[in-house]
Amino acid sequence: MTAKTTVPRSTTAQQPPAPGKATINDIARLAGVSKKTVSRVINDSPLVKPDTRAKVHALMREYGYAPDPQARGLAFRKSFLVGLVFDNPTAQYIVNMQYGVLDALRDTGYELVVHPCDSKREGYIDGIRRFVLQQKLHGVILIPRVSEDQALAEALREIDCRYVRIASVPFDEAGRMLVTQDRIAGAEAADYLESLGHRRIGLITGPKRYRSSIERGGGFLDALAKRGVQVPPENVYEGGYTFESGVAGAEQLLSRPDRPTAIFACNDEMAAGVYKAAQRMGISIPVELSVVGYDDSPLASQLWPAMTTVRLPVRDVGRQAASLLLAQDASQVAVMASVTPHLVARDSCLPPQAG
Amino acid sequence: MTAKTTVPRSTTAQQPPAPGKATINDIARLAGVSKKTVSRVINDSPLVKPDTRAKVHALMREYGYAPDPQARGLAFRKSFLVGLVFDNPTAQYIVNMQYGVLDALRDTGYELVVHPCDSKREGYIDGIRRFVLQQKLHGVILIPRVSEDQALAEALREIDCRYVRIASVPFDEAGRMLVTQDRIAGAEAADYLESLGHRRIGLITGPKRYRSSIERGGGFLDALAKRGVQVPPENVYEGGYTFESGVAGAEQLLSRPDRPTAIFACNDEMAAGVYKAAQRMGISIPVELSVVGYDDSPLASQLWPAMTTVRLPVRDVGRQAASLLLAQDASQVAVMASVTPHLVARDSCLPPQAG
DNA sequence: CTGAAAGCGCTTACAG
DNA sequence: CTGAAAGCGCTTACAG
Repeated sequence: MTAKTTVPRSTTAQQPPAPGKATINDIARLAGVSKKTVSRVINDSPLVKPDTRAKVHALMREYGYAPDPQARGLAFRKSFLVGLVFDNPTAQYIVNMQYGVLDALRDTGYELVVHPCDSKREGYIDGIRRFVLQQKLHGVILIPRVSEDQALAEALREIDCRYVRIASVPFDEAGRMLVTQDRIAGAEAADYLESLGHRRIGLITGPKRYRSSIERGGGFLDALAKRGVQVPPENVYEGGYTFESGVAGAEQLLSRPDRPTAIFACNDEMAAGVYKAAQRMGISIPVELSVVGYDDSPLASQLWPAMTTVRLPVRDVGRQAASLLLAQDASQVAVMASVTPHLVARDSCLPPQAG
Repeated sequence: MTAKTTVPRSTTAQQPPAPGKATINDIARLAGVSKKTVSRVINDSPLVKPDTRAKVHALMREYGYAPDPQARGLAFRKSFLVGLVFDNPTAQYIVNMQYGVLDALRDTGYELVVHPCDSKREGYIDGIRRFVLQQKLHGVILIPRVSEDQALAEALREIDCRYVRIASVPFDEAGRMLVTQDRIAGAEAADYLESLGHRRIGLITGPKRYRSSIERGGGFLDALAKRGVQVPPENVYEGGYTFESGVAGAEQLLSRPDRPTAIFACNDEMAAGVYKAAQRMGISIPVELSVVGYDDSPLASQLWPAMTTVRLPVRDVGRQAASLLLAQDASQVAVMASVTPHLVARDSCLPPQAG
């Protein structure tokens, strides 16, 4: 028996809704229209008289009303969640991608759900399918390497799930693809080293099963060939995109009598391995050896000398991918979206020493 | 007029539900029980006869039924989403944390929604409040530095939002806190360097507004003092947790005539800066200078020589934080959960040179 | 341009 | 231990 007055749960004398707690019914009642009309305003239907729309909008703002995504989702039979599916890229890549996607999702009512997976595991596609189906995802964004898996894309199409694939080759139709021009970037690295005067050049690629590796390395070799520089097979080492494989590759390339005066590693981790091997062998970077990496990871600028590398604006990529995904209902995209990475010249390259 | 037969939408002759498309009604009908009973099975109510439960479970498995989180959420007035709120830690930290949280969420029906924010921006708490309220989040996990903000925690309590704070000091009650013992780890670094024989020791801290910085640096200095080693103020440099501030700090510490024989930097980025400064100044690590970092970032093992650093098992932390969050309804946690980081000795420390 | 009815797939509150 | 009714906050399908 306290003095506290309790408000009856269901009263017909309508109270103003608590801030952030208003429902479509509150707004409808306050506006003197049906909830269907409010629904029309929410969904930007043209079938609303401007006056009515304005009044409803004002009320929505006043009460801080935002439609409940769960209720909306239930009625729409889809959620307002976008999934980010990735296998195992670098932390920096994942995080930048997330920031970019969130940039595009901000104030759209969509949220980002993260879903790492292991594409080497049997049945990983089933896991993704369950995730999509159960959460009734609006769509998913696929990052390399899962983006390169045609079976996964097919499975998603089968269950009618929107998706955008980020990959270095147009594996899919426009509107569902965001191409990163790794081949062009590889060529840029080649042009840079050749124009510095390097002729004996080494290449440390990633694993062949990564399309990015093929594009980066292939673009590099092709561009060199175009400039008349041949890279003999013994100057090409297939690494595993890991630091250790970079060390191993560099040790092999640099222990040959006619050792290269420049090395292009297809990611920064391996390039860092080149640094380590060079230091161990007493080979000075950049005087005796030029090094170019790929990714512009934080590492690149924190090594000494700061590393020349290739930068993909990952956050932009994420932003564009999310925009593509949200636009899929509205428009039939005709042109293939693409982003080209560029060389960031720092201190790890110099013309080769005379002699 | 094609030959294609269309199935009437609402037929009374019930069809078996498509895989992954069954609803509670399908399961109820097939089991010959009410949907309320199926609901009880879903929610592990004890008020179900074992036989009934078994039959329902069998059917759920057979049809790959999983309750719709949106419908459940709408009825429960809360979603099955957990938010991860962070300001600006390193990419590796964020990603490991996400992996850990997802480990704990796997097969629970909960999903992870990421929410970066800028704690320096006016009204950032409002943004988080809106996020929580609109998505009706099950709860949020707060990472340093947002986890250190009492106003944010208060705002969350006000709107009745579950949360777990990860921080280096018990800012909150048990069950809502996961303490990382940065102070103890700082002491471990001190003990290690002192036991190697170092007496002139430098310290590069993070910004004072980070509690982690205070704990790491404070723990380090206290432990040294306990062993009789005083660190004069001119051997302490306040950095900004950035590479550049590490370079600047090391340049200052190392240009003094009685320069330190060892430096502890409160994160790896700054420690990498120490490497760079040392190389520039021609001071050899570890022979002339020992370096200890903090974080065990990928960088640490990819520098040369490989860096001795302090490792917090971030993935475990994420896992534990998520478990705490999910357990908040069930149990009143009595003991404060905590995790202690440990020193990872590599190649960047040696006893000081004679003389 | 607007609205009343039914429904999305679950749960709560109540009754038995 | 089980179920029929009403409701969560939205939308679709239909009618006007």
